[in-house]
Amino acid sequence: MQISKKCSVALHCLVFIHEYGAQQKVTSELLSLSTGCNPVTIRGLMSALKKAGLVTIPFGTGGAQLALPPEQIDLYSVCRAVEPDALEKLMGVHGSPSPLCPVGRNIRAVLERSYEPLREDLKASLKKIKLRQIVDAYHEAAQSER
Amino acid sequence: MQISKKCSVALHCLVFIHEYGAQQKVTSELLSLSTGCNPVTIRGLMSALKKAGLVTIPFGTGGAQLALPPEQIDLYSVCRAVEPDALEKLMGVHGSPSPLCPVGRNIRAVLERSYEPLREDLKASLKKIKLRQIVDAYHEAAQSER
DNA sequence: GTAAGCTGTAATCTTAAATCTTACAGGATG
DNA sequence: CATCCTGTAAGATTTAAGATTACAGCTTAC
Repeated sequence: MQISKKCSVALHCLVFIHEYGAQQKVTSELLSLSTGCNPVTIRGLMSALKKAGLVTIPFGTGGAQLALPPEQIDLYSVCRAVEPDALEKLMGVHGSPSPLCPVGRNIRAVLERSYEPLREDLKASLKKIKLRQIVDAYHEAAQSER
Repeated sequence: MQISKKCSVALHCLVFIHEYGAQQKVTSELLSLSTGCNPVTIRGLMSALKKAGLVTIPFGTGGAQLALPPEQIDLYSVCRAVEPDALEKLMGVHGSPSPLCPVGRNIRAVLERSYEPLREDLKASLKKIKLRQIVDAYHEAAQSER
């Protein structure tokens, strides 16, 4: 379980782009060096963010930019972009309960229904957190580094 | 990503115990048949629930019972019992960002801090859901089965 | 008092999921 | 037209989760 590291890597990339996108061409190669992930993995993530309208990436020439100001990018958009079914998979349900048992026959539907509020609440929590806050927290951390 | 299936299997067991615990001796063997999981896996889960004070299991003789009424058992207790660090792992952070990059050096701490509200919110959501509701939902589902 | 039926737990094997790697087609730029 | 990108697919690799096997310890029934 876990909303995978993809989301964290994507945020890393977005912060990086916010910080350096104006000064230099941010390529998948560069992001791979900063994140420690494979360039192909990065390209996959960035491609997803592009499709979701969060970044712009000129095809052919490269160099990613934020498509929206950081106060308009929230964690929910990022998660959904890079991992569309993260919320659905939040609480896993075991796959092979016995159809011979009354509990086994019904447990899946019962649990799915019971978990629904969790998904809704988490979705709301994710929407509340903006890239702005993360960038600000980064500035603070980078500041106190000296 | 994902709060694992353990939690779902544990809930399955708790519902089963609630329904049948009074009538028959609920053993790991029986629960394994209903859930489709291995008896050893079940014993591990039940042992964790026992340590958390959610069920009682006479050692030697067997036969699990709920230690609390279903309105006093919430999802948070169950999750924490069977998977103590589920909340910590909710949002994974990538492990090897470059220490040579300012973003890479700070991203871990920044993200951990930014994710904190998510964990708190989810914890609150989990606490709101009681075994009572799940048992009720089960009764409803089992009813309409006929 | 001993045989049968449980639990608790460790060690190993298996299986499934995530990630990396390699490879290549296609657009843009100088 | 050579170079530097992105976008994807296919296969290999790594890692985490579960299953399996095995066995010691407690309890009750006979």
